[in-house]
Amino acid sequence: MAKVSRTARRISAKGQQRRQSIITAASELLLEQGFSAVSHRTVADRARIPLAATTYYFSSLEDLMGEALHELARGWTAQANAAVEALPARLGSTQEVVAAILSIMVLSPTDRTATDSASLLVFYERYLESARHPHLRDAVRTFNAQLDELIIQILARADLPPGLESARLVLAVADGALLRAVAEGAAVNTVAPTIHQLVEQLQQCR
Amino acid sequence: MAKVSRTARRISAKGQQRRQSIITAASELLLEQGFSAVSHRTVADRARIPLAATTYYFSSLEDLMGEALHELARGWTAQANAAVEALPARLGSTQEVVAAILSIMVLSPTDRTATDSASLLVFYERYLESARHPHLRDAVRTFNAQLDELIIQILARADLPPGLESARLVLAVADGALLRAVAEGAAVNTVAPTIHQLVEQLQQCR
DNA sequence: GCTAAAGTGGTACGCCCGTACCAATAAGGA
DNA sequence: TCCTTATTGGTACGGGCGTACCACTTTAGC
Repeated sequence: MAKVSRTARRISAKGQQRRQSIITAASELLLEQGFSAVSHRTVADRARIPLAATTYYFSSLEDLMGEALHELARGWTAQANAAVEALPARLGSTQEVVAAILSIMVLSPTDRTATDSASLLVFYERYLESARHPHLRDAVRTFNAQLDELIIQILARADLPPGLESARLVLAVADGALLRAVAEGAAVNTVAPTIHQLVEQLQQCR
Repeated sequence: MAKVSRTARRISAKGQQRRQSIITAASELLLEQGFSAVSHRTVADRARIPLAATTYYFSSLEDLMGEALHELARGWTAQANAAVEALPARLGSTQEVVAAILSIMVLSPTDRTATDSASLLVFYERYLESARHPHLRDAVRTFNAQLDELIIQILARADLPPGLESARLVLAVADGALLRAVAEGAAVNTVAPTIHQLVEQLQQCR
């Protein structure tokens, strides 16, 4: 029965801007170094603003973290959407399908190669944080739903059995394989055989 | 080039016992509340020993954490092995196969029902910690390898395509589906349909 | 019994944390 | 203009952390 308060304070345009700069700094930190690296102080330093500003614009660190995660998810969905749109209309070979699936899971965000390991970690750290902090669940749920949609599109272009069920199966395999790879210190592309195998199963039983 | 030191101090039987009690306390804490709950002080309190004992018997918290994780993994493998041995020699229905797979992934350790949510979280937190702290990788790698073996046995009893590749595929699906479930706050048994679907695929293409 | 080593337990240091507080300043509507 | 409200930024509090330190007691081999 938490007090809703939220004093409904109007914040000026400049205030909004500062607030946004805090969110941006937090989401960058989150992407680069994970959840544990996001504190009031680290965010303030990165955003070049005094410590107190981070408590002035956000009711708590959880609040800030939630905004940062939403920001990150927004960026990811945009990139994943773009990746799917850039795909050819027909995905012929199994390799193409596997590559398409991976292209929406592991994004190389305008960066150099192989930085994706850190962001993949955050990608999955998100799940655990969401499990322990329910206020983050919306961000995870909506993002995953969008991933489902994109995989449905990929399946359609590959002439594979459509439907949400299949998409969830594909996403589960990709998640499981990628997570195991990062956990065991294996290269990201070592997951290809596993996904390849699933896709072939789906093809054979068409 | 870390100094190996390890001063090779012989520790007495009673010392070993105390050391073990620390490991036990740490692994319990780990199982119940996750990695972040394991600190020198929380372990000391749980084990009913003074703080300094935790630094006397372990060179660092990482060291202690590694031992605790190994302990936990030992318990898990024992339970998983027992679960497979308790399985019927022939797994006829798809449901049986799905249940068998889940029985080795989500263990209800002599506890009441539905406590498994917390331990499932740790189960996957392990992957991320291993990714960020390489000294934990051995524990994860060997445990996963054993899981592969057990799944191979299950596949054999179900007359499904054998081999390490298939086992890895099954494990990936189970991991991905379970992780998504805990992240989205869904009940553990909501993963059954997804695994069911994969098993059916494997059956059809036999 | 003596002595070195192992073990014990209390305490302290320095760091980082979330958050609260507060005086000073800027902005904007009356 | 004034006065309210938003914003700013410096500081402080209380607490948890890993780890070091040290005086003390126990143990085991000679």
